[in-house]
Amino acid sequence: MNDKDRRSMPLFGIGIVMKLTELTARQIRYYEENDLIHPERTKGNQRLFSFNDVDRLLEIKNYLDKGLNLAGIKLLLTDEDSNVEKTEEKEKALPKEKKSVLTDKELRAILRQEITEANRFGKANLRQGELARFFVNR
DNA sequence: CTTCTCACA
DNA sequence: TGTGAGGA
Repeated sequence: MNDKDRRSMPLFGIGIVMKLTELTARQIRYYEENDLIHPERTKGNQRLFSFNDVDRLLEIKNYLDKGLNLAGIKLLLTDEDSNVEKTEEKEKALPKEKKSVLTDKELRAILRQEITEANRFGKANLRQGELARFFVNR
């Protein structure tokens, strides 16, 4: 068994995750509803989170502090999932003319950069959902 | 006692 | 997001 398997192994209940992430059960469940995390379930329907899930929750909390809404965070976090490859393949399949100027991967990289920058000047410059809207309406 | 879903004076 | 109900 490798590290990758360990990180995705369902190990902790919501109680432990709450302490680890400093988030309320309500928030954690709400983020799951919005597909930002996908914890496994026990036979009794109890959530079981992996190290990856905890890491993601921590990232979500950071982005939230930086003024992003769930929609925006979802777009940024979509990376680590198997979506990148899909997007890149789809991008390659397109004829040059119809290719978007930037791939989703590149766009996300730019957004991260902007967020980091905005963070240096203070999140006041970043209004709620601004980045998400930019992303969606591109 | 903890977690789950659903709903909202 | 919080909170309470009602069940597991």
